[in-house]
Amino acid sequence: MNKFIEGLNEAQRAPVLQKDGAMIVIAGAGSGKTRVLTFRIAHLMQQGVDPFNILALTFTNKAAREMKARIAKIVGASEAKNLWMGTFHSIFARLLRIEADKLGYPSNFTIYDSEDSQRLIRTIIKEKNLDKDIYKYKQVFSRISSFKNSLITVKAYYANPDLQEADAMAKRPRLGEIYDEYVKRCFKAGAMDFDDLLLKTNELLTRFPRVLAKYQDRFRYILVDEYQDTNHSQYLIVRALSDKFQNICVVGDDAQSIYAFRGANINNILNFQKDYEDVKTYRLEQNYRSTKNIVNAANSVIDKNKVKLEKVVWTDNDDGPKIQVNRLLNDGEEGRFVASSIFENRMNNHLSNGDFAVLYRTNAQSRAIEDALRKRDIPYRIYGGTSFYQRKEIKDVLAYLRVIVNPNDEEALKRIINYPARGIGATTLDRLILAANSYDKSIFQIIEHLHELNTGINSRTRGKLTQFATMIKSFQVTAKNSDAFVLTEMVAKKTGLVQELKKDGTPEGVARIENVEELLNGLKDFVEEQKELADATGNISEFLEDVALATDLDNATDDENKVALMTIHLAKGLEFPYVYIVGLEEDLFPSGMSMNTRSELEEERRLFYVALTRAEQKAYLTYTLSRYRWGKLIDAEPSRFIEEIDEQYKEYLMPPDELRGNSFVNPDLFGEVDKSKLRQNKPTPGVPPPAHKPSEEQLRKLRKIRPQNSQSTAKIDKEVLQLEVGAAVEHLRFGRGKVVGLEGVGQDKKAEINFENGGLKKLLLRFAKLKILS
DNA sequence: CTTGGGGCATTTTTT
DNA sequence: ATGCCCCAAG
Repeated sequence: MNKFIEGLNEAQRAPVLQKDGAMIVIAGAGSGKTRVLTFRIAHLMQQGVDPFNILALTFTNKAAREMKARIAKIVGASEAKNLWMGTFHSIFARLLRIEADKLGYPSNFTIYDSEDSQRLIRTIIKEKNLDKDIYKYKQVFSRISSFKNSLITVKAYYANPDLQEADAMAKRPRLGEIYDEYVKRCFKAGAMDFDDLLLKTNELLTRFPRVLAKYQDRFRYILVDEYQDTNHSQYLIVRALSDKFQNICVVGDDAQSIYAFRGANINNILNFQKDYEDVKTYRLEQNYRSTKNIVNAANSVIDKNKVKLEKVVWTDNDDGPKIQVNRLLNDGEEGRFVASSIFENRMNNHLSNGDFAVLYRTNAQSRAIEDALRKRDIPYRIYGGTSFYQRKEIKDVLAYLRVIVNPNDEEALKRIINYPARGIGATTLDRLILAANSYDKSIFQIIEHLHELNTGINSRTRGKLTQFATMIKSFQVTAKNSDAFVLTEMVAKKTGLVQELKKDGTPEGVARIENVEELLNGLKDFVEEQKELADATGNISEFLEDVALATDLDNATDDENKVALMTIHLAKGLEFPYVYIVGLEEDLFPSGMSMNTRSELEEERRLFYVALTRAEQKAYLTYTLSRYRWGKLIDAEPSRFIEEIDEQYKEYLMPPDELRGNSFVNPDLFGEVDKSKLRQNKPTPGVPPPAHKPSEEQLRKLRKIRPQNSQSTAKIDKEVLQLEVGAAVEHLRFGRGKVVGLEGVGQDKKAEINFENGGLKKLLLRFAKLKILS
């Protein structure tokens, strides 16, 4: 038997060794499901399964990347690179590009993000002269999105009186019309929204049996991670593709299903046994991640849910400290408490910033935490929120690129046609859209044929429009002849975009310019990376696709060693030694929007379960007495979830003495209530007294069970950055080579390397995974 | 056609 | 507190 398989426990080994058939792995939090997946794939390949025949669907691109890297270590990089592994969205975007023509789409179709979709819906509502207070574009969008996720096309919508009635009841009888127009406009623009990537895949597989057969044959072994968070559309794709060989392995944890709001259907996992013949069920119940206190506390909470699969998560790890509940005056104090606590823990326990995470229910909560950390000079990184690629200035640059790739992209065109201002105002745009609608052409096509059409646009403006089109066309020529970086640099200069930002002069304006520069840096990296790939073209549409489907998390570098701030949703799948869960207040967590039905509340509880189980060593919960929300200070009540933790696993802690009298602690606050809670919290017989600080021995043990991920690579990175001219190195793809030159500093440091068979290459050290030989 | 100011709604989570 | 939309003036 292979060495790597020996390292697995019995429960983990079984699904790795079962080669064929349908199986479900119900994997408790921290039970090593990623290992099972990676080893299963590696093992399949070692048994002679062609990587080409394996499809693995993960929840984030980052997870896919990491898994692929681990597989590469076992079976070799050249083999691993043929695996199809990624998120549903990115995998099927790739597949759709190949098959796009069958659906009448160009292969370079644009991917609309939610902002694009919402803007389009807004314009449609406006065009139809509907009351925007009744037809709220966000609500319309989410309704359309949920239709698509359930495979309800416009036709299906009109065939279903119930749906129409529901919309009529909501005073939106014309919703179907908006849906219809939205779909048509996307098609005309050569654009797919996020939901289309799944919906159109389904359409493709249903309408074209030969295409289905091709991919069924191709993907003989299918693995799906985080199966509990798949929606109906994803479910159908998986079913269709796996139907022929039925070699399907799904992994998930019903207790961690937290995406119902975007259409995830928990029944997919609950009913899996019924969907395939002879399904083997495996359970991973031993948790390797967290202390007993954390595992038990989480169990005691999730126990309150009715809908769940039978499963008992347990651990052999130490008890660890109890979960500490802290009450603060307001959100400002909460932030200061978290910052101080991190500071103390870091000092006392020899931890680094990267060992801490602060998790919250809503993105808006990050502000207070951020302020406090900044004041204490604690480095942090916020994940999610308005991510880099969603910033206005970035989206503007990207919009130019999108128009260059696909001039029919209506949303991108509207963004830039008059930015920077070039005398093409709202009136002109309205006329263009009107003409586009009546001639059934895209706006760009109208501009190209202005002189033949009657648009009512005066000749002066027509000239400006033609000038604009000429500029775009010249960029298209550049795009053909140069790489994405060169093109973007030219766009930034020639359009006057950068000048526009420079005019501004405010600190925000300066930051925007810096962001554009960062985008250019990113592009340079991208181009460099692409050059490493033999088959890649380094072209701009690949970059745009990456950008459209990348999440903030995907771009995170592991080695930056900062306190992580993120929503609990984003934290799924991650782990940290110390975790602070803040804002545990009724109406906030559980969210006021999710307390109407039992199932919504259960999802909130699962979310809390996910939050708790991120912690390896210690979890802190905080709540406040009042908090700023929508500009007003409002009273808050402690969350029910705090109470739901079994008493023996938590403590209501007074702030340590040395923190008393600090501005953030009002001693009066820790009065009667807390004492009474402390009384309730007497140690139960048989339960060891709480350890407030883990002993060195405990810490050592706890550290030992952590998967060693970032450490080794971080180390390599540092070594690589200290490369000197003349050093012998080895590259994954190019083989051995010698460093002949160096340039740049820090993150941008590059090495010129003469490879024995690859020739002379310039590589960004940060990206090129070099092994140093001498 | 552009700019600027005032009024108004807005906060749940995301590929 | 912030960001978006609309309207009026230049």
